[in-house]
Amino acid sequence: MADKYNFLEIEKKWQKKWEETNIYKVFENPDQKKKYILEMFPYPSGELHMGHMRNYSIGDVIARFNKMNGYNILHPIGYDAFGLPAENAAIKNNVHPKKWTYNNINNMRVQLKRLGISYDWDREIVTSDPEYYKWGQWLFLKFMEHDLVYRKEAPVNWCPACQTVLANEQVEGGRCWRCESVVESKQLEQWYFKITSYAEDLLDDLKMLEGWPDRVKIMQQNWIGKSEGAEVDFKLAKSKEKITVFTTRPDTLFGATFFLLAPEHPLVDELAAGTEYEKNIADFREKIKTETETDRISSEIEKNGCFTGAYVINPLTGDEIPIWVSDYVLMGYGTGAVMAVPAHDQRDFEFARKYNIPIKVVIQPYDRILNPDEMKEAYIEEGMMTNSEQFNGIPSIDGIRAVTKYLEKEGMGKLAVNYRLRDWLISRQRYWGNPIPIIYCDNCGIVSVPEKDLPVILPEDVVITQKGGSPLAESENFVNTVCPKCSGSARRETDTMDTFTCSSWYFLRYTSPKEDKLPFNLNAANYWMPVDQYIGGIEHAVLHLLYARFFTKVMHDMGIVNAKEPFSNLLTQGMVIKDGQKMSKSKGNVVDPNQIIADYGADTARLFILFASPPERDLEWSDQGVEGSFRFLNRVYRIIADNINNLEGKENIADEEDEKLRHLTHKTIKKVTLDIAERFNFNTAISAIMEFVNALSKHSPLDKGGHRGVKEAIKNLILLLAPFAPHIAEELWEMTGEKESVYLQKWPKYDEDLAAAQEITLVIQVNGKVRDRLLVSADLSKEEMEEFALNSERIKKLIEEKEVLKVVVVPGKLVNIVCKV
RNA sequence: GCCGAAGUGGCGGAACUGGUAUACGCGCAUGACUCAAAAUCAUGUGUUCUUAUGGACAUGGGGGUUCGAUUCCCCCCUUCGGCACCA
Repeated sequence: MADKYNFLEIEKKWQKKWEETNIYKVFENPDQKKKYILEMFPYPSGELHMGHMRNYSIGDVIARFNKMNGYNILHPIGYDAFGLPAENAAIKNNVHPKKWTYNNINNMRVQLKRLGISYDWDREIVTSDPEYYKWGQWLFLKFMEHDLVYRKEAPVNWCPACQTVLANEQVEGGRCWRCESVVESKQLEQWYFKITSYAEDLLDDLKMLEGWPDRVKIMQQNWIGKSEGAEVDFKLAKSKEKITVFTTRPDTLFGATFFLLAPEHPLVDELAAGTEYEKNIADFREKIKTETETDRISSEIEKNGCFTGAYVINPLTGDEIPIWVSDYVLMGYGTGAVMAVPAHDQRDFEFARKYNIPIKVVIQPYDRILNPDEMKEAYIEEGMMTNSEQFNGIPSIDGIRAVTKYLEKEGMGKLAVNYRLRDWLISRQRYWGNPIPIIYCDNCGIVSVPEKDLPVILPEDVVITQKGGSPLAESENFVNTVCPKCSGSARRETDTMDTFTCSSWYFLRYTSPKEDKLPFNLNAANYWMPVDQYIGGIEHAVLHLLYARFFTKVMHDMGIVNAKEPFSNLLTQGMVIKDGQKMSKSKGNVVDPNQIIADYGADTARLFILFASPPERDLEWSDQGVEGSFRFLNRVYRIIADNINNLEGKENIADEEDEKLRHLTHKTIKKVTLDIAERFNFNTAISAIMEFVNALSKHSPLDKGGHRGVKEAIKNLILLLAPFAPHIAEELWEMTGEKESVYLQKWPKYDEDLAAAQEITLVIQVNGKVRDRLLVSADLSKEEMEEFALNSERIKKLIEEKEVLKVVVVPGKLVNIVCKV
């Protein structure tokens, strides 16, 4: 026979067969229990990379395993097709973004099919198809009806390279998530989704997500950043107006010796007007405006400020305290105004020291006395309230509630909650995205595009340049329109939506991708949702995964989806690395999946990826490891091909050797089943199959023929291998005389009695150190085990001079003899 | 600074609720087959002492609990990830 199994021919043959027989096509079936297995869909960059391959290999094992276990499986694929790279490619290579994108999709589809993943290809979706993005626009309008969309002018994150604004989640450490340019601040009027209305739900429902890694939940929790405290009103000294602040420490209110406003705060100019500080303030604000986010971060330690000349009254002490403007107060959080308590807040402390503002201690620790003049840093711990009139002597932790209550009674404040989460800025000044369905009319103002006019088609006659501004604004045909209300001439919105809006509901579209009355068919969605297993990279912990949860909650409240959460279980796969580093073109350590598939076949590539490391961990690529996986598949092929005639044992021998074989078979089924189902430890599942194959080729009575357990061993070996290496499994299954696809078979059941070991290695320890091992029957009683241990020649010799204090017996495992030393 | 994850042979990694540390794979060594090579098969492979039998030491470091700790507790070190003036 040939040296190597013919993976090229086999994989082509089965991929063709799967396609012809539509084997992966799926329908809703209310009588069957379902599972929705989903991998994060790819951006069609044109080339499949190892991260994709790992993602889809993991998903396919889970999908196939569950299919064989009797579930109706939805396992779809599509493309997250809008996005900036298409425009960059357009500029660089002078191709239209649409052409570039769809070419890439065609390319990737071919590559994906070569992997042999069990996708229902009829459900493929492309987010840049009008049939899809129409419903994104529809959802935008529905969000608007539900008061979840608004337009406002505010300082926003601007990426100078991408020439567009970014949402907060899309800025990582002051840099653009996509191109890593330093993000600038700009004052612009933009569209927002009111994700903050859902802050509490998004936080609270994390509790429901038991199947999510804690890591991701904690990241989301931190991102939402809930803090509880109070809102306190401060009256201006010279007018009746008041400014409200948010604080988590109302117990320190008596210690507020100054007051701060964010530089962008609308009251700043007004307060300083006419005072000698007017010019200073104006200069200061101008300076801040030109500073980028990173400038502000880099000057982190040094806090700068400027006195406004105005005062507010501390509501509890009645003191007039000065209002300053400082760069460490953020307009976007709370009210943009802060009461400053230098004795008990480190930032306020530093600021007070720098500008010689009085420090007043109002919380004293229990073990020492603080003296404001000697303090080196703020005291932020708990303590006892002092200098606080009627609250003196109250522990600070109770003071929070007591002061808040008092403020409420006096009408000067109330309990309040604040979130770090900001509203989601969804406008993008880019071409290749979903047009925002809005029209501006001089008479009627902002007008929604009526539902019947959807979709607003993304025009193709647009020239992409790098000069900035929304490219759509250049298209006269697009921009000029008539107002749906008054029929007067009007202009279209020329910004497109953040592409993360497209990926926030695609999992719903898969449930009925051809639906044309609604974004998805409600029955289909309610049958399939939620996604039972979602698989993807950790990098989306607070991007996509937060947005998708938000969309699902909104749609739930709109009454079109039952699910409150989109993904019940989440598996975050690790990166594929080489030579200890992330694969990247610039480092030149990229391994091309296509090349691996061409050289060894998809089965080998998949097997290696799944075997080399558990899914959550990073995977170190190894060319030699791939060879090893290839060798293994060849061994399997050979061992089965060589024994194909011995499957039907005429003599049906049931001797001791046969018993051993059956034990091995059932033990392996058990191990593989549990490793896949309970732990996603595909690496150990595969190693169990390898051990099984090693044992088969070594000790088994395979080649003699006639044994009862041979057929059972071979058939089960193929079934166990099927989720990992489906092509070779199909081929071998057919070779054993089967007519029906291995994909449609039942996952093997194991017999507990057969899987249990008949014999065990009894470990004998003396004072916790292994001194002997005996092969004994597995069902020995504790007494018998102890007897065996004490009668071992070697043990006898070791303990003869010593006094035995105690004998510990662990049934089925070991005996530990404790001696006096 | 705060939060989180992880440190096991030459390498990727096993060890389920405390019970044989290093399964499986890679690499390496030796042998078989071969004119030779590749492929394949067999055997060995933590470190160290010892002729061998056997012993000692090993899961980042140091303590502790326990008959027994990679696993539980405390302290420290290193690496990686997230957040970073959020009042």
